[in-house]
Amino acid sequence: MTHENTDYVDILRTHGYRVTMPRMIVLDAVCAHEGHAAIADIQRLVYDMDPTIDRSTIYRALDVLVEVGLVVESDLGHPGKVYSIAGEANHHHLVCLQCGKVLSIRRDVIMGLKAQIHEAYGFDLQADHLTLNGLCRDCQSKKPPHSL
Amino acid sequence: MTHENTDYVDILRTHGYRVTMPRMIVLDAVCAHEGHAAIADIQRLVYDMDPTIDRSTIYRALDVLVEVGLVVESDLGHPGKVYSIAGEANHHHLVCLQCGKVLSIRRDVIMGLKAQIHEAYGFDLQADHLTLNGLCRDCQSKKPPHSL
DNA sequence: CAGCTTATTGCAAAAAGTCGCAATATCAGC
DNA sequence: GCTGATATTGCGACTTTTTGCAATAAGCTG
Repeated sequence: MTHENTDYVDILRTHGYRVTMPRMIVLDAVCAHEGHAAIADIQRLVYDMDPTIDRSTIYRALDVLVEVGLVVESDLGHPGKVYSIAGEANHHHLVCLQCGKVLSIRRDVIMGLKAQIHEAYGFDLQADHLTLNGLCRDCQSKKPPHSL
Repeated sequence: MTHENTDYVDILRTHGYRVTMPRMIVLDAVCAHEGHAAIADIQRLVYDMDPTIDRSTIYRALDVLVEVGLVVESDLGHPGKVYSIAGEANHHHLVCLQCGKVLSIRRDVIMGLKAQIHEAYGFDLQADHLTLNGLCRDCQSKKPPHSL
């Protein structure tokens, strides 16, 4: 996935951040990885492009990229977080608490909720990339329904 | 001590877990702490009750308590997760990404979403305690480019 | 495009979280 | 109540993530 069409330079600047080599390389790494990239994936890709970039710099770059909305961070349950490009992140995740399976659902599924919350609380839900937990179809049938 | 709620013994057993001292003490610690308890809070409270309980045991106990639904885990943005008692968690959280404010919303707000997801994907959404991010009313109007 | 201001980096060290394993404690069955 | 099977603990070692700080580089100004 490329991000050539995105004005990530402007996005960083308007948020008051500087455009630096490490940040662009980290962004490239997230782009280069299909689907969800774990930290280990990103670190490896970044290292291939520039071995001098430090681990801590990668963490900090990811934080910045997430904050400005270029990258999306998800906690899928298992240790460590995963990252994906915000552009292709117009979907949300259903993570099964039992088997760990990850389903992707269409973005508009939560649009009703977003509107509802905004009306009732004046809160503008960030609807980019949510992670919702529960039980997938298979695990529901395996484990008899115990009140959750 | 929350002897008022004797359900936790049954709940643990029904899920195939044993009822142990460390787990009860960790549960007590989460109970004892008003609102959201950070790991550091829990560790301190647990230590006060029993200094021999290990760090790793606390982490593992929290995992179990979260899995059986007695305790609720939230990622509020800043490093580390926070925990709260599920009993008081007939609500969900809206966390402002800008100012960190935490709003509680009523549980039934997401019931429509739950039904919708179940119909479309057969996924049983765990609707106990969601943490949703976004911008609160104040920060929407302010929207300063860069700060925390 | 040189100089200035300040955000950002790399490093090193600390803190937070995870994991394997022997010892221990829970609980079912007697 | 004992006893045995086994889930759980505490420990230590390990990996992952965060943080403070001096050196560096980005981006403004003229």
